[in-house]
Amino acid sequence: MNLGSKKEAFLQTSLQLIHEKGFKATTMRDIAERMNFDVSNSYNYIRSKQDILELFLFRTSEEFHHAIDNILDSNYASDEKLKQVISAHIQVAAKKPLEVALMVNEWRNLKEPKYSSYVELRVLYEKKMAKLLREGVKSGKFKEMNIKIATALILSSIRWLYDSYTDENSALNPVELEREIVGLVFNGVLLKH
Amino acid sequence: MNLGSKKEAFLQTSLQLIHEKGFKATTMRDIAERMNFDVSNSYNYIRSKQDILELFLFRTSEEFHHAIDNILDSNYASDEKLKQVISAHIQVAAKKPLEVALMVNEWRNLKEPKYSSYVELRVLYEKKMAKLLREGVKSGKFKEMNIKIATALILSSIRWLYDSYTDENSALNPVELEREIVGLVFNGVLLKH
DNA sequence: GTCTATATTCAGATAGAC
DNA sequence: GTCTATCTGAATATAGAC
Repeated sequence: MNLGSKKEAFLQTSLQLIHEKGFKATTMRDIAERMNFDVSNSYNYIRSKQDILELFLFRTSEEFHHAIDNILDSNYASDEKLKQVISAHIQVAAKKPLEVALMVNEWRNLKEPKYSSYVELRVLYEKKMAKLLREGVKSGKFKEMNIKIATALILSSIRWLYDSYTDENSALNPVELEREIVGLVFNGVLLKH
Repeated sequence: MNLGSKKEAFLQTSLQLIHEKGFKATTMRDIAERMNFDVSNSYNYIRSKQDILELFLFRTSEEFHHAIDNILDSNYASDEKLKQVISAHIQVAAKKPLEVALMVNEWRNLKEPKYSSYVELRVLYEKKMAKLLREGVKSGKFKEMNIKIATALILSSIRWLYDSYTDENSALNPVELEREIVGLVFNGVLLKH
């Protein structure tokens, strides 16, 4: 067993505990206890509790940005791009539900200056989504709408997705999930006659 | 000045501070400082820090339940009912943005047994929304859809609304907000040809 | 209702031996 | 890399005088 894998185990244990109890409520002692060693050992792997939060948050944010950047750069039409973004969210949420939960629930616990740079990343992501929607309206794929409201609504619509994958028992089928969400975002709930 | 109004001032100050810093990060000293008195005085108005959270959370939850109950009991068609629920959310968010923000961001900080009873209220609210949607599908107003997914998506869609009213400068017009959100939830983003 | 003082508990983090 | 011991600071809450 090398140092890297034990560090990884420490981080995963931290992530799991933070998900269960919340970042502030999770103590270094809690994590150490679940690792079966003393608190002081935790500092072999990290310099501070904040490190844990920063590591996962920025790493996972990068993943989302990478995905949306590739989609925006593609030659797909806007409706297909939006579908791809939704699909990417489902994939990340399915693969890394705890990391995504952390992004939704704990980013406010970052301290300056990391807090500000993380907020910038969030704002930037919103701008990328807004750009996608604006292009879709311009190209006639999407209807005229208030872009600010639509952006907030759509991002909010897909933000809860991790929830389905943190409980083992309630995991929704990713294929059905994508079909249903795309159906609702694209066409809404009304039955067309 | 009677005791009631000072208590109310204390609670409002608490609410504002909790919104700014988060519940866990807000100390009794922070609140007292903003009230211009010593920490110990805070306990003239509440028995514990938890009291503050419980008070606002259950009071505001009750407000949402009251609204949706009246709507479900009405004789409107399902699509009109959904519109009314969205409208109610916008109204509460506009009137009590800090309380709604608390509901979204801080309910996990409740302690047992209040935590469990609050979770029950949340689950119950989801069930009421699911019922509304199921009725709409049955009556032919809404299309066939996975009710679980649609419920989560719609509730998530309207959960961010407080955000527009906590910043003074970015407040969206409630009428436009309602029209846009109903438009998106009912018909989606696609332009119909 | 306000203060000073304090009890109590707990958390993050470090020092230094093995 | 693990432990024991400890520092340091901070937070909730209470006691008791004015």
